[in-house]
Amino acid sequence: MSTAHSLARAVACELAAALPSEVGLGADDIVDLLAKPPKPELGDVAFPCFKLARVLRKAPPKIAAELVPQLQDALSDTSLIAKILATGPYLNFTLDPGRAGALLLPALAGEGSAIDAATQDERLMVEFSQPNTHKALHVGHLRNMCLGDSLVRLLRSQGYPVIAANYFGDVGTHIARCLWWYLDHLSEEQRQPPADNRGEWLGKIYTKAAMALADWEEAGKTDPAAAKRLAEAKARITEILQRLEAREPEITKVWDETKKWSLDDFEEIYRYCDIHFDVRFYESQADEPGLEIVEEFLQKGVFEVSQGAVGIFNPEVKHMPFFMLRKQDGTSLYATKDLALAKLKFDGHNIDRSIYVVDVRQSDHFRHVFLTLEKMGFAQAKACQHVPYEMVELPDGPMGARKGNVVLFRALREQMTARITELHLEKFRGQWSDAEIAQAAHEVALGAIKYGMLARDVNQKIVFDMEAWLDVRGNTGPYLQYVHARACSIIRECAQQSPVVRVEQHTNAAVEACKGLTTLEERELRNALDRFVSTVKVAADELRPSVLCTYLYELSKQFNRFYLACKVKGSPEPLRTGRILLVQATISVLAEGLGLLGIPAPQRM
RNA sequence: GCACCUGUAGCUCAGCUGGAUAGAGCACCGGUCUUCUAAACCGGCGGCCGCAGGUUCGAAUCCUGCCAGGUGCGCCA
Repeated sequence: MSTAHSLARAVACELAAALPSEVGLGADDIVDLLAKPPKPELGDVAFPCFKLARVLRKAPPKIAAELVPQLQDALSDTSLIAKILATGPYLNFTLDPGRAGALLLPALAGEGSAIDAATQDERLMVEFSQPNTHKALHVGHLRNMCLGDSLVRLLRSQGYPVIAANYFGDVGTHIARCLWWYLDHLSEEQRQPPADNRGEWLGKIYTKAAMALADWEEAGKTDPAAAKRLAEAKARITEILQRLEAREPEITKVWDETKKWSLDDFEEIYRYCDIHFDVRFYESQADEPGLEIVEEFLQKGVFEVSQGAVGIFNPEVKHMPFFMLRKQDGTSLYATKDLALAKLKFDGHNIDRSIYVVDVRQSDHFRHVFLTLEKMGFAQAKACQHVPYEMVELPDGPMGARKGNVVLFRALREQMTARITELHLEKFRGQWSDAEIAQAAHEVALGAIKYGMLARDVNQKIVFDMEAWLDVRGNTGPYLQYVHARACSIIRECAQQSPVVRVEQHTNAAVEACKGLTTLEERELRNALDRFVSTVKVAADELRPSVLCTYLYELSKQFNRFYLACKVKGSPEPLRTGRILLVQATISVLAEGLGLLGIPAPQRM
């Protein structure tokens, strides 16, 4: 935290110098202790005296009361702290609006990032999305995409070199099932894909296959004919799978073609969502290398044979110590490929830390993977991290093809865009071009979807209720975007009235401009802005974008209060310039904060 | 059975490295647009923070036990 514009840090530095030496607290300790007073009337920054009680051997309220005159004497004339008030066990500081504003606001309002993190040496890879080809993307996949993408952005903001990686599931029984239905149950004509969204179209074929199998499974319990049909289907699927694994030319051609439909569709969706990958891995690449690894470490005695299968015994996972890596029939598993993938990451991309964004149900799996990699001798294994997140469900329970309640991504996108356009953008028709309206609808829809996916903490389930998601009032992405658009509008309007001058940090002009920012709304907005940089750091360190969501929502709420209470346009100078600084700082922080969530910040909406 | 997660307002959730009267959104009731975007703002209603113990000057927050729900647990991915 080397932020040259943090009010909290500046206050902490002053306190570290001014507090009696026996207290023994440095600026770093004090920054962590500083809090927000429950009511802004009390002050801008609070310092709790509980920690001093032990050293000074007095009751905290007494310490607070006694420190007031001491601090007042010790602080310089140019101190940021204008007023000190002891309230019970707390010292509450009110900052000098001119000096505080001049320190913080021009630095945020200016061009470039508000975060000045040093470049980190540790090279990271974040693996996320991992969709299966031949299946359609639904709202469940969306959570993973949004989370992974935001983590990439957050970690990069902290100076880490980050490789964003995807890992496509292009082999396995689900492919065989899809191709079974595609080849055996569709006519030549029915096998012709549509012009667009071919991946989704293919996914629906997979769903048909999965549902048919489930139905026959159910019916087969009582109906011998259905049981026979099921057995035949299973045999056929196994045959397809074996031919796929043997890379027989005829079936491989179908596989390549259909796979491309899925991949093209995924890429279109990633573009729409502004999600980017530096590296793309495929399960089909990890298949054989995985089996080679198994053989190698079986020879080395790290892996062992158990009931005909090969695996490793990890007693650290008490309830299920055996981790299978090769089936009895000699074929590979998900786990087998994960070992090969890890080797590919470590050796091929020279990374120090590998982050896996995968749902919480895989927690045991990844414990095993990391333990196994460690025993195989990979130094990076200790720095592997699984980011488990809870599932997305629907009001009637978990999504499932059998239940037929899957909400596909494209349906959500279309409904969201239509609703936003109809409710909020039609009023601009004629005034804006159709393309501009479509662009705004796209950006706001993305805001609603991504914020909805990120605002909840990772260990909470998300219950996806379409109607609730289409409501873009209150604590939603569009609320934050709206604040950004309104703030931009203020600047446009002000610039039309008279030039908006640029004010530099720490200058007399800045102090003069900020002197008048004394109302509750102005002070609270400024204080909220001051928390941005430290909040981003917490969100990145804890791999929790939801922390940033909560912050940005509070900031936005604060801005709306300011917006109503304090007119910018038409205010007398230098107050106008001061308020413009507040507005510009809010624009910068919101744009950067939303950017870290992968959400666009429209200039108008 | 074992492991992990969750339980806070009618609903959906913040807050959890202990600290000032427990906060939002939605829903419901009532106010605010001739001046910078009402996708907004303000007020009201609404809480044994799952239950019971313990630690502490102080517990929604830490510890223990219990209850309820979810998820995972060898040849699927």
